[in-house]
Amino acid sequence: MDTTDYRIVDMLQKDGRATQLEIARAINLSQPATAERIRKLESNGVITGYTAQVDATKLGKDITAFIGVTIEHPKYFENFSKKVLELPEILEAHRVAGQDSYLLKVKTSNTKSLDQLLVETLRTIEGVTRTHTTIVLTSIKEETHVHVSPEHLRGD
Amino acid sequence: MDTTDYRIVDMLQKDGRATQLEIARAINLSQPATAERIRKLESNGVITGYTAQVDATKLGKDITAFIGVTIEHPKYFENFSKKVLELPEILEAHRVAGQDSYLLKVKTSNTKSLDQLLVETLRTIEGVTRTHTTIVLTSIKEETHVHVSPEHLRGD
DNA sequence: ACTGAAATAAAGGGTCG
DNA sequence: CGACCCTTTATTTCAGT
Repeated sequence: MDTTDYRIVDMLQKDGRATQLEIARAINLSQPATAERIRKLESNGVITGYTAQVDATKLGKDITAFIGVTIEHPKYFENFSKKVLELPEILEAHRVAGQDSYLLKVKTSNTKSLDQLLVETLRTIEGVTRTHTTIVLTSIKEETHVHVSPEHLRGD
Repeated sequence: MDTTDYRIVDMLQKDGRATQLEIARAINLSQPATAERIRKLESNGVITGYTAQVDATKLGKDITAFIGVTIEHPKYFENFSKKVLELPEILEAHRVAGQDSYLLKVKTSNTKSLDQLLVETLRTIEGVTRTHTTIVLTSIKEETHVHVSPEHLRGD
């Protein structure tokens, strides 16, 4: 991971379909050298994949919410994780420090489907004693672009 | 937005670098017809961009945290939004219903840089009276793939 | 559906620690 | 010797008629 690698990662986060030639020109390298670096970043697990960003509301997902989940005992954690991985409406699930055991980020079609997720699914998972839901009113910013520090981009 | 469009969106979310030909074959369409549909999905704002997914820890971002921010009066909201957009460590910022005014998702290099963001930056923004930080211990799941309902994928 | 242009992948060779 | 980069070429993919 040198400066050149950081610049490639930065560019590919901004445009996941940037061509090798475009990137090559920006970093003063040949196209094959660039292709080889991208290949290594992928196999090293620095770049884990590529995805299209979509407007969730245009796909009928009008509700975004964060759900804090309290689980009464750590012995239920593993089973909870397994269940959560199977639920496509749950985009993120984090084990957190503090009062709640888990914090989930979900996108659902409407308040009804959110309610169903809460009472018919989450609350029925073994060990779950409490859920605390925070509804998103508007999103100011919602990106995944991991910031690359300026010192990593300096020089060439 | 018909079934074919939903299938294209689904595929491009799974692989943002899928070629037009790959997609065309999967949905039984010609490559030019597929290209035209993708172009429309982009111009309609259904697909808003493409991005490489990266492993944040491999870029030196070891801390993920959620920060609830309380702002004493709505008149400070606009200025707060503006400031938040300028801070690259803040990946998400949502106006939420409930006790807090905003919920932020941040990724920082370490606890020190998180502390700096909290006390030197966020707490100094006009109107901010309280921040409540939840540190992520491990992430079970962290994706952006908006789920496309099975009824939208049915048929062909 | 076909074609020219563009992008990617592959092969061969050179330089520097 | 290994890591890195270069140019050239073959194949695949894309864009426009």
